[in-house]
Amino acid sequence: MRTHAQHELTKNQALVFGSLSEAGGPLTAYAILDLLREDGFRAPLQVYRALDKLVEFGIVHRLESLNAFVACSHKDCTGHGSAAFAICEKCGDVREFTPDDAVRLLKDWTESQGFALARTTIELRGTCKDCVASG
Amino acid sequence: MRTHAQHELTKNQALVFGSLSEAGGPLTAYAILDLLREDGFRAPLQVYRALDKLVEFGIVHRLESLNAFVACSHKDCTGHGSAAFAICEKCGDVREFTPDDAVRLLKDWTESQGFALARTTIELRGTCKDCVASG
DNA sequence: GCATCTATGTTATGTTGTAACACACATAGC
DNA sequence: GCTATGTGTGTTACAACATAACATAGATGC
Ligand SMILES: [Zn+2]
Ligand SMILES: [Zn+2]
Ligand SMILES: [Zn+2]
Ligand SMILES: [Zn+2]
Repeated sequence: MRTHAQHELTKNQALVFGSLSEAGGPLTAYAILDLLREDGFRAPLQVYRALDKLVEFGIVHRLESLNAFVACSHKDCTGHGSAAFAICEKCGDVREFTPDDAVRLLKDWTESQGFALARTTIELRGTCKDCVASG
Repeated sequence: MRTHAQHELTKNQALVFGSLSEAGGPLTAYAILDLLREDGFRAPLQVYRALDKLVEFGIVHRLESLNAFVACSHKDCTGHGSAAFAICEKCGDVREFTPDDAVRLLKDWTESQGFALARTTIELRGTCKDCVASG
């Protein structure tokens, strides 16, 4: 079974996390299900339940604007603060980064309003360097 | 027919925009459909096609993390730059704001990567002032 | 043993979003 | 007038995303 620095993953969690890690990019829950049919997966809930936990652990991120999931780009990630994603609309490439300064400003605004910030979704759409260059 | 400073809305667009404006908060496409059945709407596409245009005009925003849509909070909005949303998980209240400074920092990062930023999704989850106060 | 908690398996269903095709209407060019 | 073109609309069917409800299995603690 695949292990993790902070969390001992269950069998299904390890299979789902392995699929996402190997893919190296975002996958929908149903794409993961298809990849894992040979491992005995039969129903979407098997994927969603594992994803829920992996997202809770912080080692998988959900991309709201794609209805997809991606393994954290940090090696041996044990969970971290607010992440952001630059998503290329030409090639589908996704780059994760951690815009602490921008998040600080957003949090300043929420605090000025008495809003207790729990988590952020920051997804940037556009065209990546390679796709800009090629056309 | 409802008019708009920049766009003369079609009948369906006006009906959908009217529903969102009157609601004063986010609605899903199917919730809008139900509201407009008495006006003759029968199928989701009638809503989605109108929403596509309204979002394109910039007078309706899509909330990716809710799969919902909300009328721009600006009076007589004619479209504007990157918006952000603070979404209360207790009461569902949504507050729109325009975090130009944070967006500037995000854009700086994308430019440093050669990424051509087209648009942003910034959605903050947490608890609003009223809900914090009430427990 | 027994209660309890978590993980899992399975069926069915609910929710969100599109494809494909047809028709109505306006406008521009001939 | 009458075509061509573009856009808005109506309708059926379907695809894609996500969860409810119930059953089973294994581990832990008493
Ligand atoms: Zn990460
Ligand atoms: Zn690209
Ligand atoms: Zn707005
Ligand atoms: Zn609230």
